[in-house]
Amino acid sequence: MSIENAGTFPKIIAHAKEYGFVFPSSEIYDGLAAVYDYGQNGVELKNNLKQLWWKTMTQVEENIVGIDAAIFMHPKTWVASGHVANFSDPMIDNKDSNKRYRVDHLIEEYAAQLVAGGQSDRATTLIDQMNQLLAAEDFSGLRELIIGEGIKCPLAGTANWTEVRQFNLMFSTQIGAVADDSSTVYLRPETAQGIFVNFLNVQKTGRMKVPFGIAQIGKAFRNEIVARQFIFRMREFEQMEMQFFIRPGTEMDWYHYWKDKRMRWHLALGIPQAKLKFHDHEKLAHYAKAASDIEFEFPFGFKEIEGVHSRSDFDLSSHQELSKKKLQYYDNEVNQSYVPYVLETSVGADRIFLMHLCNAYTEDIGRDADGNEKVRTYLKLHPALAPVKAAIFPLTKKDGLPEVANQIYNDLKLDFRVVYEEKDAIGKRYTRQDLIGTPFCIAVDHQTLEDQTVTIRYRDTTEQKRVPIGAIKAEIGTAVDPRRIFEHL
RNA sequence: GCGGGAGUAGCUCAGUUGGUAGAGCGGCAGCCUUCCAAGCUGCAGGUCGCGAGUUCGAACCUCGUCUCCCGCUCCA
Repeated sequence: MSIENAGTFPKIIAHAKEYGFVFPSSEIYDGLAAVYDYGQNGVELKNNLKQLWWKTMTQVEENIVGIDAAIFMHPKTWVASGHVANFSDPMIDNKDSNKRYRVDHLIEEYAAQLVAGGQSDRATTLIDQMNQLLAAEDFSGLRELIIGEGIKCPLAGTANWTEVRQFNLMFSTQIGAVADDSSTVYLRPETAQGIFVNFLNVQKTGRMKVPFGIAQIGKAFRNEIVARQFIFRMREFEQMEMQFFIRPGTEMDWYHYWKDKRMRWHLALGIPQAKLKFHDHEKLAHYAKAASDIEFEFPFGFKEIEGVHSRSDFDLSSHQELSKKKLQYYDNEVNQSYVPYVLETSVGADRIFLMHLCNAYTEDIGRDADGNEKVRTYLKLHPALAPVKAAIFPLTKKDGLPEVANQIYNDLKLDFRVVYEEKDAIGKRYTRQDLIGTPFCIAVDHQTLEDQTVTIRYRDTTEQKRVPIGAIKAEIGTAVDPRRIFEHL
């Protein structure tokens, strides 16, 4: 019997820290809000996820290559991407309800009410005025507009508003040590732009033919007003993005193709179908023509782990316009030059890390010899993702068992990440491995000395099987082989 | 950012009307040689989140502050 409810999440967070997966950043100084460090086991799990994604994209897919762009980019990048205009939202607070609103959302909602009340003309005028003021960054004008229209807080029912304030979601810093001479640069709020600005470099030097993709794994930074839910929303996070460049007109085919393919990837890594779903966007971002999120059922609800977006030629055209560099592709098949359309898959490395941690965390209720209730906690991670693939134990520290176990360990460690342990009773050692998700435990006992066999104990069932020493490598190798995942894509 | 809750050993917690900190588990070392955290011995580990104030004396009272959790809010 398994325990599953919303109360699991605090346990998972505690487990993540207790067993070396995720620590609060700079904890000895009381931590830094919404920033976390990966520990000795967490980094292995995360690296396994990243390597599997990288191989899937750049090795299994024949027409996708990778890059690794810098975090700093030319400031004009963020003008072209739309982040300068769209990533800093004017906000206003109601002093009675203490609720904060995005100014544009507040006014748009009011305009919708006007339309519903038959005052469409007035609504249109209002939206026009708002857009002019937003474009001019006239914050006091926006406040006057809200007050002049008599827009009230839906909650408090009053118009007791604060000043309009700007919240910039991009982190900025200075390049150049001399203050007067320095220029402001941003820490990238998404990795995608590093791919777009390198589109021509990769296409020409790689002799890439449309359709082709560029993949990248890297850190991105967003100064979220509220960052919460453990590592689900962090200010510094890691994205795994692939931008697929395609001929205009083929975007819906590729949209469905990649939606399906990315969903299969998560399923192949052991996430149950019932815990995954698509959420198709109705309200689209400024760059998108069609967008869908893949959502996972976290203990706190279904939340986005990956986005599949049809971005049209928004990004390349925008960079082409601002940079005055022709970002086009000559397509021999149709004898014409065009700005390729883009189909994006963007997955949060930290989010799928958390997804696998949540999905793997299991508490089985059993009974001990005296009939008392006993809970066995373990992480049922996919073997390819587990931080440690196998643990090798001599049953006891005597009779030459450690020597044999060490030989096995020293041989296996050249192929897999394995650990050796001889301290404590073997049951305790099994449990320690269960808690970090090690799929196999190899026990060397007295029979090993006689017939060169060991027992393999399986994490999920705790069952044991006796196999020859020579068969261990194949057993582990098969379980962790990425081929078993790639076959399902 | 607002409201609520919580911070004492690695973890879970106790700590009396204020009198300068304890337990269990875990860890480490050893004994035992045992197949699922439960035997025995010993050891290490805490300026009680942080900073002020009151007091002869603060884990405890007052104020401030930081962090985490939950609910709102926010999330191109």
